[in-house]
Amino acid sequence: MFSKTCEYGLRAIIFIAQQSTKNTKVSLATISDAINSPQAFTAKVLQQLTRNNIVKSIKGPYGGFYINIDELNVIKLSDVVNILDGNSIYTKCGLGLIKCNDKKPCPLHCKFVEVREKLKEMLETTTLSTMVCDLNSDVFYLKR
Amino acid sequence: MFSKTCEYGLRAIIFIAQQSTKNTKVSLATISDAINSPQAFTAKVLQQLTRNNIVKSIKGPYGGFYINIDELNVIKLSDVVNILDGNSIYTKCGLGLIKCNDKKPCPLHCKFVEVREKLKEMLETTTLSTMVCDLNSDVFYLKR
DNA sequence: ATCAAACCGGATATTAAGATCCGTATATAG
DNA sequence: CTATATACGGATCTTAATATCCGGTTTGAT
Repeated sequence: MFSKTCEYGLRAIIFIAQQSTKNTKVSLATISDAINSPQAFTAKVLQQLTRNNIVKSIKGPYGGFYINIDELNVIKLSDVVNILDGNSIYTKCGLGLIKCNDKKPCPLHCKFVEVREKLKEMLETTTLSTMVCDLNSDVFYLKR
Repeated sequence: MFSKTCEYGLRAIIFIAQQSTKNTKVSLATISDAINSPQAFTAKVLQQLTRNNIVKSIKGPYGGFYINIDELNVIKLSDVVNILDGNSIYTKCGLGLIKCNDKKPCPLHCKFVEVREKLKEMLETTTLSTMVCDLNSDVFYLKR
């Protein structure tokens, strides 16, 4: 469904969001450990997210990644997915046709659009606040 | 969503199904032309589908691929997807966790399952007959 | 001022998906 | 019987995603 880049990105940002509610910055090492992802690769992903102002980063000792608390209920999962995987997941034809659309649909088009829309709606209505709330309940996991 | 292998496989099988309703066998060249896919690669995909008895093949001049008419409303898109992409699309965690499930869910689990299930249901309730019917209406396309 | 902890970014390596090549087997027409 | 049209299958090539490496930069503590 999502690329590895996007999976790591989502896990990372959810973890950072959670820690940010406790006013805690987290280092790359801490993140990749918490979400069980390759460190160097995760660094690349986080760089993309910082360049796009989803997360903030501070260099040097006691630095790390964080998200402004007041942005937690503004940032949606779709923002992250868009940055890391683009919008192809919402637009791509199920059968791989380049120009499949409502005017010139593939035979699967109608039904496939429903699934795409459901996915899109889910990502666009889920904010980091929601995710953090779930995570703090201790019934949810970010690794393994 | 699906691999290229699966996309080509679905397009191919829908085309073969349509032609089979006219009692026409189709050659590899005809198929890859009709669905706009790389010929050699499509051959590999079709081999997988013939080994799994989804399509029948006959070698030699006037040979080609076809599907028994009475199987058209038995074969579901999910059969093709399962053979070519496995079941990961129905089971894989949205955040890429290996052991995400109802007991140990990731924060996205509940919502993601809904999307997965919708996709699964669509594939399992769509038969080749349905696709052929659509295709013959001349409003649907299998290339570009 | 120095050192160490952290992020940054270019370069490279690895892997799997995607795609092609080519010889082989089979079957039909003439 | 021969030539041709077709599918089959092993081997190889290409490309993009995934992953790692390493030197550079920033910043805080002492």
